[in-house]
Amino acid sequence: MPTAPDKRGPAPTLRDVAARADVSATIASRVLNDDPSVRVRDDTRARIHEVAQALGYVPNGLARSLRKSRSDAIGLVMHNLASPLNTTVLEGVRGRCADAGYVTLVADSDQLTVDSSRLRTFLARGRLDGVILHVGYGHHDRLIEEVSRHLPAVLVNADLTAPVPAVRLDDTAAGRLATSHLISLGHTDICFIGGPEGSVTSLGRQSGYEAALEESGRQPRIDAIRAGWGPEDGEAAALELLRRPALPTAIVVANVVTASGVLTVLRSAGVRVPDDISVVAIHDAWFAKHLAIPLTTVQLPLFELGETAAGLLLGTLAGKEPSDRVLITDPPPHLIPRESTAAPRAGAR
Amino acid sequence: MPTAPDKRGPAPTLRDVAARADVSATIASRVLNDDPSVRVRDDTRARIHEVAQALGYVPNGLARSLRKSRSDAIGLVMHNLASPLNTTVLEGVRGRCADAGYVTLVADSDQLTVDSSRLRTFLARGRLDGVILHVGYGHHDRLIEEVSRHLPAVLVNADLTAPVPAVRLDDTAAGRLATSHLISLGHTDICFIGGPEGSVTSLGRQSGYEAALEESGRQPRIDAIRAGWGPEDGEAAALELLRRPALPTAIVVANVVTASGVLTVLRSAGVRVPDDISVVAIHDAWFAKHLAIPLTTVQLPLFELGETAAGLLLGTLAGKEPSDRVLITDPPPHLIPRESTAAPRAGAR
DNA sequence: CACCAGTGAACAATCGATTTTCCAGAACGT
DNA sequence: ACGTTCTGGAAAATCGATTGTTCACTGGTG
Repeated sequence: MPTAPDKRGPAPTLRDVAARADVSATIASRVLNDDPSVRVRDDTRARIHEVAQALGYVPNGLARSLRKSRSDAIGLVMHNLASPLNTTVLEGVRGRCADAGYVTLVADSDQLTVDSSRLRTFLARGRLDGVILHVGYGHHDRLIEEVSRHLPAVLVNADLTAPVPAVRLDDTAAGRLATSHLISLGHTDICFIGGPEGSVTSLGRQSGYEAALEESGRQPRIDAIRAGWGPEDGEAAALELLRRPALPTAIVVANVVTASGVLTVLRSAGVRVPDDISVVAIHDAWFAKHLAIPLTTVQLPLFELGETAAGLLLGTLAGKEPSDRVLITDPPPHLIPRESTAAPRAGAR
Repeated sequence: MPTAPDKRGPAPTLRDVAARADVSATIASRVLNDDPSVRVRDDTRARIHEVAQALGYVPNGLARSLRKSRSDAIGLVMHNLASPLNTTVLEGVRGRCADAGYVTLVADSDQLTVDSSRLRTFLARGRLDGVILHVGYGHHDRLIEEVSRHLPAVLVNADLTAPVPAVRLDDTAAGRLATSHLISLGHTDICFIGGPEGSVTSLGRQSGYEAALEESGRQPRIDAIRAGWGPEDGEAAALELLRRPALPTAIVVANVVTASGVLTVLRSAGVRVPDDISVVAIHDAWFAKHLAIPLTTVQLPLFELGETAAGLLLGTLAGKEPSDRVLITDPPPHLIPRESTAAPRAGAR
């Protein structure tokens, strides 16, 4: 193992390597980058590699990027990193980018929205080749516009009014699958607990819910509550439900995190799941089986969502003409039955 | 609102601004950076700002960083981003860095370990001013060494043998608090379910557990099981416990995620918590109250852990001499009582 | 002997901003 | 009239790597 160069003191540059190997920087650069268009003697080539190794030479990414005007870095603007659902998307993005030799810079959409100087720092030209925006619902139009004005961008699960390529999950199919699972168990009185107002993903899931009900044909009642994406939103929605004179026999919750809150409130109210009421949620996550009751879920390909978004962006950077919208249908939504769903009790109303 | 410059076509450079404002690049740079050491007429100054605004000038971060040889970016190498505990640390790091005008680059420790070319890309000189390493337990010595050879680094919750400044939580105090909570409820037969072998955080929590038992003086039995950090590790540990002829009356679990699995297995085995057995876990998280039973936890300042690590690194970058180790004692570990702990049943053995 | 091709490598421009050094003209004092 | 001090600003070097162009040899040919 070669002696480690001291951390203090300037790091060796290409010129240092060139000087020690007694060649020009040109040759050193070309040899170290395996430029096929250059002819060098084998011993020269070997000497250069040796010196680079001995000196512990690492090329300066800044200088290289500046010259080539590409940084091999993409930005990921994400809202609510605390949600495991979102980190799954992040992993997908990161995986694909890493495979392509790109590094990923993560920023928080709220911080960026609040403080425009941070947006500046983040966007500082040259640092990023492109951006993936996963900013949740609403109020981020200016951010999207600002970013996409400067850089190639791809939207994830966001509003489609923006003139920016977007990638989405098949929310409608997910909503439909969750609902038809309940219908096939015999439920007809099914409530939908959605996400926040204006969320396109929630609306998509709700339209799947409605479609499934309509297709079932048994005079179903459409019954949707608007909530939010957090566990406390689920708690609030469940409390609202409990204030009604009669409960539905089943609930579709648009999000597994929200559903956590729903289950906990039902438990403390003495409502038994699935005996008194069935619950199914959209999205799977590690904690679904550890909740108040192991929760039946519809798994959506979040990792692939991230991968696809990254792939789209990388394709654009490589010069391909991007499709405007991509709907991820493979793999399709997948039902994971656990203990929170069952047939309605005979005689339940 | 000024017309947006087209995304296509080269972005304006400082020279473009200077030319349009009829000054030299020197002056343009100084004016736009508010350099106090330069004297310019007010109208010149105004003109430069106007032109920059009109052109939508954004300085090139690469060029600037290259010249100043600092990138205002720090790297965060993190293992298991899927854990909400770790994303909390991440948020702390990011918050502190953003306040100081730094952006954060996130990488996955496993990927970096597996593929050294990715390590190269990540470290590419100049791109990063420093690195925070939150790599979990074991097997990352080479990574730590490699990184810290090139850049100022700070370790989070990691092994202390490395000659690198490190920040840790007060694991001992947390283990002690969890255990003495159980002792004060009247438990004497308390089992400890730890993390993976070689994890310093787990060892710290265990030593707190042992200390509390010893201090209680009532001839306690020390009884530790080694598990891991995942929910499935908790499941395995609980199954092991169930194979015993007799259960302890209480369990301290070193991690709330692991505890999720423990609770779920106990539930499906028909063991009632807290009637038959009490469970307390270290670390709080949003899902703790939504588990099979709302879980009593010991909250540790994870966000502050991230902030402190970032602060230490930023201090080093600012030229301060770093302390070797920092133990975070403020805020101290905090018990959050929920429903999973109670006094042992009279007559329980 | 002059010419040409091929080999192996160096020169110099460039990416875009920062920064050290330097300078022309105006104002001022004696 | 002459040196001095401000004012306002420009020239050029620099950060480190990449890359299109050019150049000095050597050996073989006509």
